[in-house]
Amino acid sequence: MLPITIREITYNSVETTKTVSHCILIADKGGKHVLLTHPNLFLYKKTQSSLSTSRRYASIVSMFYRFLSTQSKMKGKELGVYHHLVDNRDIMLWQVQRQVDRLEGQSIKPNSETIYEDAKILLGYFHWLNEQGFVTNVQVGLRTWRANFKSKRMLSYIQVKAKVKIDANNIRVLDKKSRQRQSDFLITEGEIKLLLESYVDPVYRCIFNLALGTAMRPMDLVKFPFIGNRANKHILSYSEMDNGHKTTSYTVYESKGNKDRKIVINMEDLKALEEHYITPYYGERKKLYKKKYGHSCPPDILFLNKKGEPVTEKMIASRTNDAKKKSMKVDPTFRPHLSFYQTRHWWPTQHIIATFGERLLTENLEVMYLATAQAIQNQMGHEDIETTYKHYIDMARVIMMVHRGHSLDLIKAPALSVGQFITSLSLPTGIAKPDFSLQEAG
DNA sequence: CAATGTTGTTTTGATCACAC
DNA sequence: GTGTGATCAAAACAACATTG
Repeated sequence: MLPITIREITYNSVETTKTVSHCILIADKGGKHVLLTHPNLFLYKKTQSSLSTSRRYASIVSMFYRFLSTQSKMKGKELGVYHHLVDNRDIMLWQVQRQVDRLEGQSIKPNSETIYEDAKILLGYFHWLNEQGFVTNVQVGLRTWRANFKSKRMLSYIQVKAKVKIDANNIRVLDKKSRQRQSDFLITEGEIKLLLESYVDPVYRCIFNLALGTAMRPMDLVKFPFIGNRANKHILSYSEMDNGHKTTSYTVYESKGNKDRKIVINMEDLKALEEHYITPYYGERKKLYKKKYGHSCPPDILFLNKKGEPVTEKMIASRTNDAKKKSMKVDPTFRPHLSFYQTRHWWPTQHIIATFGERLLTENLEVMYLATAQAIQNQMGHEDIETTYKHYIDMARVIMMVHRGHSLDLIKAPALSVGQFITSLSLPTGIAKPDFSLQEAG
């Protein structure tokens, strides 16, 4: 198979005279590096607004080109004409091939859904080529075609193609398995405590707490400053900005989809941040940063890891994954699907509980929606929150019922920081060790 | 016309090889 | 063992379209 590498590049576009960033594909042909012209043009034109998108599209086109290179019809053909020779059938074959590979590997992924989604993106590429006047044999009008992997005929076809022995699992079963997850219910206090204990580096513990308290996404958290600028000039370390107010506002810039929004932060959460991260670690880590990068750490970077490297989204995700595995070892009831992003459900749910208390169980949905939708929308940065909102209401109701005896604690929760809130509850399951407290962080 | 589904885009998460 | 970057996968989100 033809090796293709993906590179991210940043340069000044001649067309717009602006700086653009996107991915490009480079093939390795017998030691020579060959740029894939058409895919790269596509990536330049269509994916310069977000690197994440660029990475995703690049990896799909790359996968497809690698698949093509194994097909007999492309034998001896130049890379530059691949797009010209491809037709809809090749895209179908690619989808089938991925399914075959999956069976062969006895793997649960990629599932049919992903295969289908990826094929749609690929069609987007060919659609663009057609639009630009590059000749291809792909008719995008047929873009709703989807391999019916559940039909008997298709299934037996795929099973014959997968040469390795197949056990009783057919695709239908595999598909089901991949969707098997334990309930997506809100992370419990016990799970939070255990997870926080499992992080090796305390910086992640603090980021997690801040996430619970603010519903910020990882991409926003890593940009949280030591000293803010623009609308966030007032953000300083807690002791410098302590003015008796319970909350402060913070503007999140360039969040998902390049949107800004203004959120509320509880001062107690900032206090916890100072106590558990800034005072004990920040100074020392700043020095490491300076040593490493040759210049001092700018005030808009707050979160640094043990080595003085700025924390990124990826690091948060993989550290949390490690912490989760560790937690599952300690307590087998710790649910495997929990991830850092779960913190985002915490805020709206607690907000609803705090606002309505016992009334949650009697009041009708519309009334509650009107009363809290705006606040949740602002904090979470959603345009249309209705569907999600109902989910949160349900979640809040269940929690309310489970915690009936604790309803008073819950109602006074908004006055508490996340740390105080968690420690104020007695744990239903006894998951966490009783003497653990967030005050010990570090 | 609201509920539900589709499509396109943008994000987070998992895994694995590798360095220390 | 821990941490990391590269790569692949999945989920989330938003705008729009369809259905009942």
